[in-house]
Amino acid sequence: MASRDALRMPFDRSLLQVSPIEAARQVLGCRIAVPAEGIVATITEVEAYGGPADSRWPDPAAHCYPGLTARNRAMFGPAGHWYVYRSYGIHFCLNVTCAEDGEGGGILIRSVRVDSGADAVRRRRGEKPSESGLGRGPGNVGQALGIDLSDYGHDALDCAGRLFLQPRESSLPEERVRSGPRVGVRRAAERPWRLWLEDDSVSAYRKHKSALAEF
DNA sequence: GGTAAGATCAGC
DNA sequence: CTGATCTTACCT
Repeated sequence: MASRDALRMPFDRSLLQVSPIEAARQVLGCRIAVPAEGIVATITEVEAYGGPADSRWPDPAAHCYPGLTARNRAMFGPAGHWYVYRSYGIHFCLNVTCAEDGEGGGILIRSVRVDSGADAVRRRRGEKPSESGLGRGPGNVGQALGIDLSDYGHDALDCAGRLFLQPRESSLPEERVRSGPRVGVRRAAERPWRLWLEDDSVSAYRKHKSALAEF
């Protein structure tokens, strides 16, 4: 009898060669596996980020907005790779790249539900967080999955990688999908490019201290 | 070369 | 509300 894993297909890269908001929908509800640590986590909250002013999806809030730089180069490469950045000098945040090769775009993984490997996650997160809080918030996702810059740019669809994206085993539960403004961004603050699964534990919405309306 | 803000979080 | 902590972007 074939195991579940043997039957599982790799994630189809073409699903991510689309606009950030469409790619965000493809990634929501999928799983991230870290096989060496026995960790499997379901993605419960994401945010879409676009590209420079002259791109198909101009996004003043995105790291891609200034154009290609050393930091954001992964997001200008092919879809389905990890883009990792250091946030506030402290946290490592995880994104999946999207759009066509040469275009800037990414999906920030804001929250995950830890399905297995909670013991491994707690070695980094400690005993304080509740079970539902283990992967709530982008900084905590990074710590839960042990993300750092050594993951930068790696193929997120490679099942032999340290961590990789798995396709959903069933279709996205549309009735549970919610959307709203992205958290903590100053520019394009009204754009509803944050998606999450209702009834799962996700991060709290926080308006940027001086959020600007889009114009 | 200096500096302020930032796709955050935990602890008062 | 604030401090932690450091990279990036932008100014002189």
